Amino acid sequence: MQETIRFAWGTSSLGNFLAALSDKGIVALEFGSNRPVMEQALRARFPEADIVESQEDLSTILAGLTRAIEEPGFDPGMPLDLRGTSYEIGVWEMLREIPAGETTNYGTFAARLGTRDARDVTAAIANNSVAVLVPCHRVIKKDGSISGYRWGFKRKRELLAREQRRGIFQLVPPKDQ
DNA sequence: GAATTGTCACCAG
DNA sequence: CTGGTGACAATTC
Repeated sequence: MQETIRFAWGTSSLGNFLAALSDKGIVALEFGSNRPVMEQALRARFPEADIVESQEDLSTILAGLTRAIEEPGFDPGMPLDLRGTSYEIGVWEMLREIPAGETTNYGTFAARLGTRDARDVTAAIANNSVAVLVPCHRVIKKDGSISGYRWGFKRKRELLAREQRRGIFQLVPPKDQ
């Protein structure tokens, strides 16, 4: 059966983003500026689906998402439609339990999941296509340094800085690179 | 800091 | 089943 994916473009202080929703929930929230490329990627990801742009219909959703980006910790209360292997989904669900302003490292995360290796966690997280709402940016390396980020580690650093700015006073300033 | 190596579950083919 | 693969971690110049 043919499913429909609606998408729209949004802007935030972190850059432009693409939001995509199935009829079940959000399937993607990706940063990027090259719209044709991103749209194509979306179509490639859902080759069977009917991909339609509905900028107007999604305006409310866009507003909620934008706020979630600008105000870390704000939960727009939108359903997510996570697509991935069972392992990935498990990781993503756990990510969503990390409170704003806190960080974990891949190793601890792996331990909580069982005996799995830290690198499996990274693999799963890296496959997450819903930025911010699945706070993949709250996972950093064990030594405290910020590791890679799917949408550029500048964004990751900015997101972390904001979250920590709101609640936690002392904080190790991120190293400049 | 930067470069090097160990290591291992996951998943596509 | 097998092999390639890391958004790591620990160790070493």
